[in-house]
Amino acid sequence: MKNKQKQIQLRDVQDVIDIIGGRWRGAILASLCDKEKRFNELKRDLGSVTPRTLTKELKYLELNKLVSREVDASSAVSVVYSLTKHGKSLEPLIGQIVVWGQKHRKVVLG
Amino acid sequence: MKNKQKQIQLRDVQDVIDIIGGRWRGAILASLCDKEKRFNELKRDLGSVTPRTLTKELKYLELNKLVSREVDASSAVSVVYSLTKHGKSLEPLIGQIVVWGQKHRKVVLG
DNA sequence: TTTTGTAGTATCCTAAAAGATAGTGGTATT
DNA sequence: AATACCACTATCTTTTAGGATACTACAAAA
Repeated sequence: MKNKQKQIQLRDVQDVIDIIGGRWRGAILASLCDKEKRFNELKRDLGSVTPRTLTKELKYLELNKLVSREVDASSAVSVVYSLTKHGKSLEPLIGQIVVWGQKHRKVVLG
Repeated sequence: MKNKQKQIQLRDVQDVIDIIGGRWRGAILASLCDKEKRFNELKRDLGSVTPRTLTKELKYLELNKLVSREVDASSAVSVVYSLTKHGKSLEPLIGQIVVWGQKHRKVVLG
């Protein structure tokens, strides 16, 4: 049965990469590791992301319970995004990604 | 300067996800963590990948020095793919991805 | 009261990723 | 000699991600 076990692991890898993969999701999560942020704050952090994409990605991450969206009704139109407990469980993984990335630079295609 | 440091980290995350991201690259690397494999062996491992895609992804990983391709000229048309030293440095990261993936299942969209 | 900021939507469009399918040139098997 | 396996390549098509741009509704600041 250890061959079956391997198949399961491959699916795990694919699933996780589905979640944190894509142009922005990893960076969004990494940015929120730092602290909770508001929509435009994230937007500035990420640099070139469009609002359309950011909205979409945040919704995806919300759906996957990695990010929570809270409206602060008290004082203004203010929305705060933060990592859920589930999202925070990704922190060490993202930390390791950063460490690896700092050691091994990407090769760009000619 | 710690804000600049944050930007760099975000770029690292994006770069690493570029490398291991995509539908197949993570799984290919995970499969090769196990042991070196041949083309069709990988193909069977990954299940539904097409040869066109597998070829492309392997070439990308080769270009990034994560995977090496060796032709065994001695006995037959036999090609062996394996992790380079650089590729092996990803093993702990992939291991952590597997662990996280086994704990936290992906939510699929309706 | 005009301007600025916040938190998005809506529409359109393009480029890249990847599936489907067929074919190729060699080797090994029976 | 025929069949099957290996390691691909070629072509076509679909799907998806994500950029560009413009717009909205609301609130606070100047």
